[in-house]
Amino acid sequence: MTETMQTEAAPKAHRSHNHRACIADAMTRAQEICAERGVKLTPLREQVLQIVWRSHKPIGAYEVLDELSATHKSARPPTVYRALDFLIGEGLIHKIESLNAYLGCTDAGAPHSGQFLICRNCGGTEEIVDPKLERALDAAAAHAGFKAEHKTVEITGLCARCAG
Amino acid sequence: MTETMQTEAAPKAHRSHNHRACIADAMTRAQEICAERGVKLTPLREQVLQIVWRSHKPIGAYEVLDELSATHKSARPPTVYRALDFLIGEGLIHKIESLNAYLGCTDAGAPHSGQFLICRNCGGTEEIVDPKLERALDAAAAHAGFKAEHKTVEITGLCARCAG
DNA sequence: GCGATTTTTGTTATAATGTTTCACTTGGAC
DNA sequence: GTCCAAGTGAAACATTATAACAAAAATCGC
Repeated sequence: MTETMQTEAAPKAHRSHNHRACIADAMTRAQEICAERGVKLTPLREQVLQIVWRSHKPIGAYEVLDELSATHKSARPPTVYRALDFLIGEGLIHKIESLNAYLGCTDAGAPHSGQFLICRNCGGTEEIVDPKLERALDAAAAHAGFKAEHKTVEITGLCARCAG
Repeated sequence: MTETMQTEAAPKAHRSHNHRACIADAMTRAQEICAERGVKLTPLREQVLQIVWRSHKPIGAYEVLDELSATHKSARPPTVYRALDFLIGEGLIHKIESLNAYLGCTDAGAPHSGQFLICRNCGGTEEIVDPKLERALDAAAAHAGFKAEHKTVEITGLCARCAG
């Protein structure tokens, strides 16, 4: 087989890409980042990261657990949450707060709060990096004398494909 | 008594205000809005709205339930969630996604997605209205051909009081 | 008023998401 | 080797949210 099937609707692929290569790149990048930082991307954490990336759209912790259980009988909720927490801490995945779900970070390495466009129809979620938006967020916080630490930006609606 | 005590840390009161008057205003405003729209702010919904406002910081659904139960023996989770859903639908409260909690809307009447500054130390949460930020959000979505319907903006960090 | 209809609320049960706690293992630092 | 810290195993539990159906109450056409 040349390409695994998606369990649900096909990924959005705004910029069409090879899904498998996309995952492989993310995994390699994650290994590099962790090596540089001297933190351990253990087999368990790596497997969780891969499950998140395979989904290619926000995936719930218990869904991760289901997949992990297939090869890892001892997996329990804390197993998954610990791995997710580690990956979030290293900026390798993001939590989508409005979905209680997790998504591979497309810009790992530079720690940042992500900005997301979430399609309510197909579930496709795109991480965007918009410096103007970033500045507007910082300015808004600064204006209130607020010291920003984490910025949650999640725009829900219809993606170009689903709206068109 | 002239002023009820807070159960936890005192509210932030960036712009110091009379807490009681603040609630009363919100309640009156809510009644006006619902009357104009021909929707029913039933006693139950009104009581839930008041509980949310009394908290004056994001309050969880089950905390609302606890307070509601004091005067409303038959209250159950669905009782609270239905009322919260109604209030959100009418733009009278917001859900803070990153806290799974609810907060009275300071700009009720004009349906909008709120923007929030959430202090991780005192829990105080301020709703801000920043047109420049709003425009940046719209522009970011438009740039991706995305039809935005709801925008979640939650900035976590330290408020001026707690940082200073 | 009166019956039909819709909306709201009551009630029970359950699903989905996330945490606490303690024990065990493993891999280096010394 | 021993100690220590980080990681994982395992059981129980806490929190947040929804489903499904019944009863009551408000609304509407007449």
